[in-house]
Amino acid sequence: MNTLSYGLLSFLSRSSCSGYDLMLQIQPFWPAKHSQIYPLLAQLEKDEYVQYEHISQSDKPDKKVYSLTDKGIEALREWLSEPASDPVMRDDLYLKVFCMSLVDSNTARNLFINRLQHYQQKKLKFDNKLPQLQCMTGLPPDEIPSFDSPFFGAYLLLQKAISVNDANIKWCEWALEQIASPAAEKRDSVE
Amino acid sequence: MNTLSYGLLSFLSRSSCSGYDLMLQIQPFWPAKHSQIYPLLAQLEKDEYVQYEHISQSDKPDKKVYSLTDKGIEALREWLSEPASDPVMRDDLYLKVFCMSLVDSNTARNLFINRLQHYQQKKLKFDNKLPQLQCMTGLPPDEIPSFDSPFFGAYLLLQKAISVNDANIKWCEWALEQIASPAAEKRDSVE
DNA sequence: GGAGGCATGTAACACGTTACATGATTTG
DNA sequence: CAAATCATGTAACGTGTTACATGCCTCC
Repeated sequence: MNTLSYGLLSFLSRSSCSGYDLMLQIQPFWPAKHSQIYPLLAQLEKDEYVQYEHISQSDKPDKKVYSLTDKGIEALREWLSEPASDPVMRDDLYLKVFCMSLVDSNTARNLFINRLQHYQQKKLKFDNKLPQLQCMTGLPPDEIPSFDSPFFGAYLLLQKAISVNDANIKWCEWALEQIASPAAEKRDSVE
Repeated sequence: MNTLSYGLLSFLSRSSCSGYDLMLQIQPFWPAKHSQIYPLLAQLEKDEYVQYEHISQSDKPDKKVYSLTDKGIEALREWLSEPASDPVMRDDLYLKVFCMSLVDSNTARNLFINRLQHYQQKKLKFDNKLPQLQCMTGLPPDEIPSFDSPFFGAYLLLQKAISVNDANIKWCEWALEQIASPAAEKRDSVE
């Protein structure tokens, strides 16, 4: 039982769904391809953490809809009682920043301009998801779902994603201010 | 040439050092064990991106001090001209949050209490490193190193780490407010 | 008619961790 | 006297990505 296996059980605790569906849902939280997920689901089924029902579809390919067994729920409960492991972040921008002085400031600036765009695109996505989530809760706007709400977890994680992303946007903008472009320097001295 | 290989070259661009040293330095930015680093260094040396000098030591074991070749520097320059890849984050807390409703609020709170402690420990480390870095630059306090300074990159990354970590601390504290503990509820109703 | 989505699976490869192996020196 | 640090390396294993494989349906 590795972390991804628990992740799959975790999403199945919210609603039964297919391996394909799980793959799409888990992406933002624990990147994984279908080639990794399908064999794990088969193993989880063999070990009786999940069970599946074969669903015939006419318009789309048939699918296996997985759901948690009691053993699966118990496994999740035990997993939740252990503290979370330290998060792991891998970002090659960190590594590039360390040797940035090897290139001119325009090349260095481009690294931050590209990354800033990345964070801004993420911001757009989050800004769309927030009212969407609010709507699903059925609560009046600006009211926070409670611990019992099935949307509580998603709400917490969206808030985290937004605040960290905003910090990253500010960081990129600040970094770009620190790296004056040669063009800007020329402009400054002319003006 | 994978990302870790470029990472090793990147750190060598700052100063020549041993594989052991590289392992220690690269940890916070791209977690890697010595068992992964030593073979990569051997490959980089074979491909002439780096070269090494055997240094005999009396008090400690001998070591190989690696340094960049011209080919290595050129490889770094090309790598820097390409945009950074999307960062990858893996955090099992995200997955646990999705199935939190399976356990009582105290068990859920513990997840955030543990994680909060983790972020607070990181904050202490960062708060120590900042004046240390300031000192190394030789600049007056609160002055920001410029793009040309060898400490510019480290300064940028430390600022990012601090701001993201602070956002995470606030998030944990806010989440804990949202998850009222049963004990707190009892207290509230008694008072 | 081609592209993309739905849906499942396997095989080969790349990347990362744990364990095995050695051995001197320093610190508690 | 045990544990930690410095220092290097290999082997086995676990995890993650890319590519191979199939097939139907819908939208442009």
